[in-house]
Formats: sequence, C-alpha cells, structure tokens
Amino acid sequence: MAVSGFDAQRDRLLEGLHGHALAYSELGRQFGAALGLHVTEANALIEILGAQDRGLALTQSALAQRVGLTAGATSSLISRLEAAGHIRRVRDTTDRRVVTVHANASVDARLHEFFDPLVERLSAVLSRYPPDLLAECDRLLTEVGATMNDYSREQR
Amino acid sequence: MAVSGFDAQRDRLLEGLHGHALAYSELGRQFGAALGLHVTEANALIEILGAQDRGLALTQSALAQRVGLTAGATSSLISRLEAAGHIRRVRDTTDRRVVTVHANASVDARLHEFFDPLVERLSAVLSRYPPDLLAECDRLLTEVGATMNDYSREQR
DNA sequence: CCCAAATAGTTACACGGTCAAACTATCAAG
DNA sequence: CTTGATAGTTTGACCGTGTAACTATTTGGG
Repeated sequence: MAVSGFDAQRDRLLEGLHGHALAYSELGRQFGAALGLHVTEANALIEILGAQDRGLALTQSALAQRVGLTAGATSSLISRLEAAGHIRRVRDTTDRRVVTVHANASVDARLHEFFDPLVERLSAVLSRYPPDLLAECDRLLTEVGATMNDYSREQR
Repeated sequence: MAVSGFDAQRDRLLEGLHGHALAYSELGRQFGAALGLHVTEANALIEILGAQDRGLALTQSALAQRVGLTAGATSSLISRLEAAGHIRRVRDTTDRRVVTVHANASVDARLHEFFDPLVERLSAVLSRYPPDLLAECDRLLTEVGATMNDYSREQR
C-alpha cells in the first residue's frame, strides 16, 4: 500500500515535471515565432539572454551544449542571430580561442515583454505557498535536476 | 526584505524548473541517438510511448501539438517512425478522419531500458522526502504548469 | 435528405538548418 | 620550440519542416 501509493505519487511528480518541460518548450517556440526565429534559434536566444540576465556571458561551446548542437551548427546559428541583429560575438581576451555571445538590449526587452507577465502570474501562484515549502520544493527540484544531469553524463 | 527574499526564492524555483527542462531535453536526445533518431523523432516517440504506458493512444493532431509541428511535418515524421518499425498508424473506428499512433513492444522495452534506471534513482531521491511534502510539491507543480499552459494558450 | 463548412490527415516541393569533415587559430605542457 | 589539445569557422550534402493544395470524413442547418 505505502509502496504503491509512493509509486503513484512519484509518477505524478515526474509527470508534472514532464508537463512543465513541454510547456516551456511551447513558450520558447512562441517567443521565437514573435521574432521570426526558428525553434533552435529561439532556444539559443533564450539561453543567451537568461545567462546575461544573471550577469554571465555564454561561450559558444557552452551554448552548443545547452541547445544540443555541434560546434559547426552552433557557429552557423550564432551567425544567423548576429545577422538578424539580436546578438554579437566577442572574442575573449584571456583566451583568444574563446568566443562569448552577447545579446542586444532591444532583444532583452522583447524577452521581458514576453515572459514578465507570466512570471507575475507564477509569482502570484507561488506566493500562496508558505516560504518553507517553497524552499523544500526548491531543494527537491535541485536534487532531481542533479540526478538527471548525472545520469545523462553517464550515457555519453 | 520579505519581498526581495520571495523574489529570489521564486527565481531559484523557476531556474530549477528550467534546468529540469534542459536535462529532460538532453535525455531525449540521448535516447534518440541510441535508436538512430533525429531530435524531433525521439521527442515524438517518447510522447507516443508515454501516452501508451498510461493506457492512451495519441492522435496525430495531439502528437503534433505536443512536439510543436504542423500536420504535414507530423505526418511525415510518423511515416519515418513507421518505416523504422517503431510505430504504426491505426485509423479510428468512431471517426474515420482520425489516426492514432501505436508504438511497438520492442521500442517500449528500449524506452524502459533507458529510463527505468533513472526513475529508480529519482525514486530514491524522492523517498527521502515526507509524503505530505511530495503531495504539496506535486500540487505546486501542477499549478505552475497550468499557469504556463494558460498563458501559452493566450499567446496563440 | 442534401449541401456547405469544418475537421483530420496526406502529398509534393522548395528552403534552409544541421552534421561531419577539414580547416585555422590559440593555448598548454614537456 | 614543438606537439597535442582545445575553440571555433567553413563547406557541402542530406533531409526535416512549413506551406499549399489536396482527399476523406463529419457535423450542422435548412
């Protein structure tokens, strides 16, 4: 009984996470469509902007890993985003082999315009939960994510 | 102080979910590579198998929506998976316009072979949390997912 | 009952995103 | 200094995808 109840609960949780991944994917497509971008281009731009909002600059190889492309395809993708005026390449000064990718302010504004209303709503949802529960969920998600990433690394 | 602490917590949670979506995406790519499939093909197959494991059969249009392709591209994709021997089309009897997609047992076995070890590990992680916390996280995730899907629907 | 509109899926074609391989540039270690 | 490793670029071929036109089926109204 307890085992079977746990299994059902686990499956519900994993299914909820899967549903979120699909929703995330769809929102990325929609954001990209608004800028006339292909799926992978949109995903890349979101990654670049997300990193930038946290004060980090992605290298090309970091970006390649996050969007699941080879170096060649990523270079090509960056060129397209650069040609569209959304980003620019910057050669790193400490290691001249490395390129970092920087998004323009106008496209950052577009990202916020698209996602900020959603974040407001999610804030409203989350504010109805007690802070210690949020912290526990955060911890659980971090552990789940780390477990998945470890497993993924082992399959390479 | 409380507002700023909440915002940081909210952002950590959203970042955790984003990390999960990326990990999920990467695992899908790896599963697909093991079967010689392209990214979208792998995603589609996982959706078909996931539904089937829950006793449901996806229609082509449901699949199209889940993987974010047009009807034409989805039909083409299904043809390729069918040609590879992974699935078959079944015309629905109650509405002859509708096709449902059924995966073969051998590919279902491959999915479990790939993902079951990960599910075991995730079980171990989750079993260290109290059942009422799991239920609360489940509820939180469901609400977050529903909010995202509602927002997404509004952007169409 | 009939017809028109709506719905679900198929087909064909052109475009362009991606991989793989070969390449250039740079760094690190011996 | 040389060699091997690392990061990114370029090129060409392949094939996945969107679009538009189409076929088949269902639904609703007159």
